[in-house]
Amino acid sequence: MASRNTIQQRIIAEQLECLGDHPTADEVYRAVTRVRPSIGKATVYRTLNKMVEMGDAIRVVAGPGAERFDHRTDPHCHVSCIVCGKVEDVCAGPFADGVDHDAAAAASGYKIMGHGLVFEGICPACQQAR
Amino acid sequence: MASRNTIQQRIIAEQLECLGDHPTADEVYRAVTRVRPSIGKATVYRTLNKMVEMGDAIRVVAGPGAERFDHRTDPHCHVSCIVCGKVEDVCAGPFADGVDHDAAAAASGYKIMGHGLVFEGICPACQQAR
DNA sequence: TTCTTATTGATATTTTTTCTCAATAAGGGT
DNA sequence: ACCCTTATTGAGAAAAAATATCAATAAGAA
Repeated sequence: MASRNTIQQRIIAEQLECLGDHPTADEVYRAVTRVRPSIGKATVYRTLNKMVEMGDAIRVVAGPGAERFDHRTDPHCHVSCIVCGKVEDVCAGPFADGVDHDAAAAASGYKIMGHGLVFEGICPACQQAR
Repeated sequence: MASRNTIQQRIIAEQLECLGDHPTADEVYRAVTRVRPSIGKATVYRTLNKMVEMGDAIRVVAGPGAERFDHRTDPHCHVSCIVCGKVEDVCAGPFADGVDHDAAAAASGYKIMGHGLVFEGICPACQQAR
């Protein structure tokens, strides 16, 4: 019996997906709590980590602060606002070109499994607030 | 009197540079402590953050765990070992091509100031350990 | 249904980072 | 060289983020 399907895991996956933006574990926890208040914080952290391990979610390392999670697992990159901290998707496109795993492997000796590309900038809303 | 040159700041900058690999704030703190034990942890965190703000260091967001700092401020990218967590430089090269700030700006509406590119993989040492 | 054990929830604990505030000292003015 | 102002520091408290512990629960095979 390798793993079990639990309601908790389903709710956490659902909330991660329907939050859509790139929530922190705590934000997922609060959303999950509204659906089923009995779910504990540890379960949320555990489940999110397991999802990343299983390839059902990715960890978005973008900007300082708490870690973020993304239900989208297809290759795409992110923009992070250096003012308000918001993280958004940038539709995969011309950005992915030139990111050459083979070249990186040759240069580093690493076995390259993937990469993360995060643009940093100022979001439209924060540009206005100037 | 906008800012002051203090011995603490100099020692912290020196240690960040001579550690070379991409240390966490705590690793810098421990190195700094060996040079001058009286320096407090808060000073190290404060100074590292200020250095990033001033453009004298960058924050390397790579993999989970504590934040890392890099004394190199020229554009270059990183490889992070998903097994041991080590972070290394990858000499800038063919990787930076195709990372198109204008295209990202057009797609997102953000004013793009920079980007971070982190490869994830398994380092030579961890490959052997299999 | 029963049994095994993966998973959970509550809480404690660890880890990482920031905050507070009196004491110190950098550097400009005299 | 000596004040004076105030940026910066150090020590410890506190906040924030993530993980560990462990008895109780419940998935799913038998």
